[in-house]
Amino acid sequence: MDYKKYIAEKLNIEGLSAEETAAMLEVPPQSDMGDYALPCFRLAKTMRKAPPLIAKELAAKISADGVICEVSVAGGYLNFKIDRLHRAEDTVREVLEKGERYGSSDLGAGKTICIDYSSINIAKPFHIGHLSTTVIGGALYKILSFLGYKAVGINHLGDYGTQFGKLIVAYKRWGDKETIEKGKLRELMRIYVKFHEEAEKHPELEDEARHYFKLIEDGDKEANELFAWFKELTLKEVQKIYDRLKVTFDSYAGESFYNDKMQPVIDELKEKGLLKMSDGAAIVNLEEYGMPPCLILKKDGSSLYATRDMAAAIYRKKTYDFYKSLYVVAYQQDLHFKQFFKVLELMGKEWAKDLVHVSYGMVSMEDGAMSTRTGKVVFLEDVLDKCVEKAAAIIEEKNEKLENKAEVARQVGTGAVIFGALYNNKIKDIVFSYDKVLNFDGETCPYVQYTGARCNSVLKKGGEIGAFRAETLTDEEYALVALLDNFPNVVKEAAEKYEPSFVTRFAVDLAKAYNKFYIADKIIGSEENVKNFRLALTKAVHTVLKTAFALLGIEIPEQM
RNA sequence: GCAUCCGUAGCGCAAUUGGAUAGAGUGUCAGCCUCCGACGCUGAAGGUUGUGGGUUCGAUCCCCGCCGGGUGCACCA
Repeated sequence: MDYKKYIAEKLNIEGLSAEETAAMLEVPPQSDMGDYALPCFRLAKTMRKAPPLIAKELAAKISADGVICEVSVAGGYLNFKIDRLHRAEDTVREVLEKGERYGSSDLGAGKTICIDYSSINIAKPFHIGHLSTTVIGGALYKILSFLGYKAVGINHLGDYGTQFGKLIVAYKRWGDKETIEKGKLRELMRIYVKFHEEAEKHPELEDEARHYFKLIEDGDKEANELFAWFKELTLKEVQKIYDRLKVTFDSYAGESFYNDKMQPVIDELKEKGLLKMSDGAAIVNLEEYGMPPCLILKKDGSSLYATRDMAAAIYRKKTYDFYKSLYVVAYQQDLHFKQFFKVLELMGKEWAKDLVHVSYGMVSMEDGAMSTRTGKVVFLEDVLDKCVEKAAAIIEEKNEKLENKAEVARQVGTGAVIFGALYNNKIKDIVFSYDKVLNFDGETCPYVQYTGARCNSVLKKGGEIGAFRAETLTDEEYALVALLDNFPNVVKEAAEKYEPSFVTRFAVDLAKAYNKFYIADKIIGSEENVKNFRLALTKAVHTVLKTAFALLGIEIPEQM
């Protein structure tokens, strides 16, 4: 139940709606102060009274009922204690009733949100640099869907550019069909790297590459067949990774898709007098807004990144009529997004305000940046495999009699990789190291999974959950109740801030609280009513842990 | 140089959009399995929130300066 709203309605503060009052309520830092608090300092200005006096007057308006059991004034704070038994029963019942839908809502009903994420390049390996965008986007997709939005997942493929000319040259010189079918993206990368090495010594290779790229554009049969083959090969390979990460897409419209959709944008820019010539290139001047100019056309008349992104934004608005359109792209491109958002605004697209760059930190390696050109990359596939291997080794050591060992190792190992990318605020940089992802100690994915398995074990041993009433509550039990009650808010905030880590942190907090409870309070073997309540609580925790992790794309094994 | 982001315990991080005594983890040290799963739990130690000002009843959070670091800034995406 929404206690904030309940309190707000009771308070009925003059000049404030119940929603506004509810938004002012917060949870005190120590639980003995109360369950909710209203800081009265902000009211002091409009009410022209000292905060403690306001608190005192408001307190007089509220009398204890079956829900609020105590109201107290502490300085400028008005503290509320909720009837814990009421909250416990109410919350646990609600979770059990709603099951895996607990925390969901229809908040976004009728609204579409486009999410551009992962956006891999054709013929290039899926490396750890793609991990963040893929799992952040994937989690946002699930979180927004959970809240009733219609999410549209878009994989804006990098399927256009001279690199494909390079690849054809490389293939003709050093590649062969059989080896590539076998070695897949790694083999394509090998010949791509070789191209760059050779081009150092023989610059004429670059011209040849440009020539082949032109052939692709001109519709040359052989060049396009090769290109289509590269594309097919890539998508097939990459799909395996997406399946492992539980990430899905609704559209794969990439760069090449917008080739014929840029000219109207350029025409419109001209028409609106926004396009200026500068050093032979066509630009939109953004000096007025404190930004360098946005490049629209090169000297040779060909289009650029920003042009394509504008065409894509316009296409998406037309096709999906989005409420918001998100771009899950690393912060290196902050300026680029600011620029083309601004240009669209200048074009009079009022919906430009609904475009959001969901910026996140970059992944680097301990010895510097990654580069496909030099072949200095860590394949995501290898990371996943190594983590699964490590998980298998730990299972062998700690629980060798476990059934489905391989399946559990897959769940634990894969989860650890996703968890690692979604644990911290997304803006934080990540320095990749195998030691860190393979470290399973402390507040980690296996900790939460272990807790889930522990719940499952208790439930199995405890048998059927009979009728219960919350008659007494330990601090540990109440801490769990408060967390469970707050889960819907956590999901909402994660969606508002586009921050999946809120959900990850919540799962860890809930697991921690359950383990404390488990050690402190006996479940099976307690008096019947207490046992039933604690089993119900366990079931609720298990359910919410699974839901939270499912929103991130992580599974919780039944046993581990 | 200009713009922008970041700086919190030895380390990597959190902090309810400006709120009450800044929190967990890891590492170190000391404990807990004849009792529902020890991949668990308890305790100790660890802080001038980079720094100097300002705004405010109140600042880790907002503003200004400085220091340190990341990223971006014209025909790549």
